[in-house]
Amino acid sequence: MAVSDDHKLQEAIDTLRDSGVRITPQRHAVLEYLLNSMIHPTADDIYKALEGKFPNMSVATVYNNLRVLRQIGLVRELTYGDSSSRFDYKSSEHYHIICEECGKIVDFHYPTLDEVESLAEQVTGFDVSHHRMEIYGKCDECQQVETQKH
Amino acid sequence: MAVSDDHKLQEAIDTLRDSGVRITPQRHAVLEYLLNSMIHPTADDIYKALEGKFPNMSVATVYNNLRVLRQIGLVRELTYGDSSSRFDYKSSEHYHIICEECGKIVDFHYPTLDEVESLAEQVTGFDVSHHRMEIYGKCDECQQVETQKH
DNA sequence: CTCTTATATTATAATTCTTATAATTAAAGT
DNA sequence: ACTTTAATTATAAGAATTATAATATAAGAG
Repeated sequence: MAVSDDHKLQEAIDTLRDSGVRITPQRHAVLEYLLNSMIHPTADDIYKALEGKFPNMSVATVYNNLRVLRQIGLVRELTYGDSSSRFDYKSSEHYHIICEECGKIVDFHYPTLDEVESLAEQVTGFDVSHHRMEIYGKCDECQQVETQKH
Repeated sequence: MAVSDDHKLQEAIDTLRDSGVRITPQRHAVLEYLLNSMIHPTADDIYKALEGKFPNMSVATVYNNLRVLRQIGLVRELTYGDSSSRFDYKSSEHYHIICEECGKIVDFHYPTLDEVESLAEQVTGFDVSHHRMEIYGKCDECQQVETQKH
């Protein structure tokens, strides 16, 4: 693990401790996995990835911990129509672009759309907390596969 | 029903017919309900709303029809973490702002974020098809309830 | 270091949303 | 009115997530 990642993990653990949340080995592992994961895993992904290390861990534990991490603000939950939610460590603000063919999720850095939020506040009278935006399309690989077929 | 809504319904039915989709009473009712609904209903909302008119209708019929309407492009599916999907008749392009307290969804008109899409294409190499954006916050009513408590 | 207590985990069952299956019914063109 | 093909119904199955109750354990107090 890179030093910076190690530092991020320590930072996250401090955040947990400050919130009065206990640092259990399972919770630590879920957090660490999310931090190092580039694939925006589902709860089941995490469960499967950790079952070697924690053979007796329950799926409920994964869900419980993801809920705690989300409530603390360390983790973001991404939901889609068909399948299960995906979870994303909130390292820095970014948006996602998602391949409709293979489901791959790629980070896409773009300035935060603050203007949309403030306009929405004015027009609707809501007290805005945040927004989500996702872009959908076909990734490079899937485009090439498509081309080869013809 | 307003004349314009009636016209929209006729237009939608024509679209169905052109796609070779049969106009059954149940399908007609689901479509009409969505067109007149301002609440972005769930499949179950629609099922409950129509069970007076169609006592023998199956939930599967609602889901089947929603899928068909979505595939044709008449209806948009909105998914969230916890609960069930919501469905929205695609009358005109708009975004949604969602109350995190009571779940209310309000339409929010804003110019389409084409720029984000084209930049995403350049940066990621994706062939972009569309995007979604939602704004979250607390609606006016829920803010007032909050104020009264203190 | 040990004790205590509240919290977390486990195993399991229950729930909820959605889809699959097979038999029956009905839309729409001929 | 007939025929064909798609839609509906009733039911069951499936998958994702949450609830429950018993057990285990993190972390602070003494």
